[in-house]
Amino acid sequence: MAHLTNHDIAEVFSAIADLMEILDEDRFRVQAYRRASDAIRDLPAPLATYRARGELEQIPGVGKAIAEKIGELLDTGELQYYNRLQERVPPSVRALLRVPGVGPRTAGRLYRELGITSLAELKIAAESGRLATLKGFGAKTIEGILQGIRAAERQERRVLLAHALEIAEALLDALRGAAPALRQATYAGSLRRGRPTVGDLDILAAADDALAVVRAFTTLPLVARVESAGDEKASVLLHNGMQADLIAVPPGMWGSALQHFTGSKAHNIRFRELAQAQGLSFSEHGFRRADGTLLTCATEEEVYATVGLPWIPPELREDEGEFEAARAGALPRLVELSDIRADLHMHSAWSDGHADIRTMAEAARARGYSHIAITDHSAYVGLTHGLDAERLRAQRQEIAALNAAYAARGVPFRILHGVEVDITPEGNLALPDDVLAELDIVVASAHIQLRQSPEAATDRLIRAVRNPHVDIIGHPTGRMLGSRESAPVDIDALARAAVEHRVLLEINSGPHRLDLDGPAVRRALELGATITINSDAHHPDNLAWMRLGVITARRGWAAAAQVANTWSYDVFQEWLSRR
DNA sequence: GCCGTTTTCGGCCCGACTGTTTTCAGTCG
Repeated sequence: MAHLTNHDIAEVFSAIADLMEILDEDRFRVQAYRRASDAIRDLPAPLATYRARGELEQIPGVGKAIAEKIGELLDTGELQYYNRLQERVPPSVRALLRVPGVGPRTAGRLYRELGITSLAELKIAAESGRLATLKGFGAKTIEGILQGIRAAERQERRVLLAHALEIAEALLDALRGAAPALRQATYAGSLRRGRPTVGDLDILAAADDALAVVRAFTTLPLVARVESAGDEKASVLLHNGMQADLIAVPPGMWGSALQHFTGSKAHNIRFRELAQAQGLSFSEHGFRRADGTLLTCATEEEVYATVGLPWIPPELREDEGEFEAARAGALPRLVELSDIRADLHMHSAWSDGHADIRTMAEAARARGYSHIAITDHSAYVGLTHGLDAERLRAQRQEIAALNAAYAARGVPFRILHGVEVDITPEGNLALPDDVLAELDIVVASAHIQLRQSPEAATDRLIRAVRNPHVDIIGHPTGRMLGSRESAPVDIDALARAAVEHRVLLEINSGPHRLDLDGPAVRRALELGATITINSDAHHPDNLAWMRLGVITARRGWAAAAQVANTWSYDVFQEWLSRR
């Protein structure tokens, strides 16, 4: 029996929530399954590990009943409770929920009253007039459903964080140009929380005349279709296929609206419960007191202060311990892009990069860095232009000359000579130790045969950690967003080995990688590991990817001191020399 | 089904927008 991944198990609980909702079961039980599903999806380690340690019920949202169900799924690959639900509603009915405008009540009626179990059947029913026989289904509803089916069939894809940031910033620029009354505007939602992929864009605007901003938004040239528009909210489809939602509020409500619109849903529910405990009802408009009066907040700081908490950075707002930390005064001072002084993983034209070393170095200097490491690929199967011992020595001379020129001009900038050496499937390195010993810094990464068992994938990296010349493990899990799952690396074991051997774990900032991810970073830091955030740039422009890595580190609760490339050159040199 | 700075039982976030309605349910975020 193939073992179930966290993702598989999260899917089961998500399906249970959908089916229960279609069956009109208790909405709080539905919410409980949904919350557990989300929590499981974000875990840094396999559920089997949590169970082995007896820690399943410490996962927020997982209690006795769901812990037992996780155990059953891990042991048998099945869940009797889920099987029984499927006898009452075919799981394919869930597909109807993907149609915008069709929720659980509608899906349930479509199934019970017309026997519809798929998008194709729904389309036929809508076109044939059969849908119109249902009470409450007028012409507009049916047209909406037909449009919704087309949207669902366009297999809505999540967009990479980097791409979403670009689109959001373009949208904000356009809105600023079109709405002169606009006082303030920003993106919110999962984009502001820095999730690695983003489903839709949430835009918040402040203006005295909110309606004028809504009108300007819905008539932007970027907008292909208006889904809905009211006095203060609008939802549109952009020409590029992304959905964008706008909330426009008076400037005095900016804080509450931004908090509301940033989410996450779980964070907001928890926050509103805290407000309730103090007799306050919180919404995007502010705090409603028991006597009906409204307390508005122009800043998020005021929003959190009202319930006695410090401001919580958006990247932490997942209801995964941030409230407890905030109450205890234990929120970390998160690393910021301006803390970054170095980039320790990048390529030049010596291997597969697109620029020479000097160009990369000058681009790094322009970003204000004090040092970089040039880490071209080692020669290894499947990699073109990888460097062998001889070419590495030639490269060393070029770097020495560049450093000498900087020193002669009194420029406080250094280039470290490194390599990105391949880790073979067995955990050996693709260059001999005596060659690695000549380098200033060694990044070790796995590139091929990433589909291994959890034991093999973990052992492979730990063997590399134990090599005394290895300083950094590059993109540890090898994931490629949208195309390749993370290798099943045991983060705890890797982090413990990294701590013991004083090896840095990388957050690779490549838009498709963001590897390690936030939850893994958080776990590694808890175990005492130190990380490094690197661009893996192959072009000077790619150095800007650092921003994405910093966001990912923040999602992992990283403080600047825990990130080795925030250290000065001297401190880092000292660290290297003590290894 | 989960959970506890009032609770181990009795709660569980909140409001805008839409369509088809004469007063509101469903959906969405």
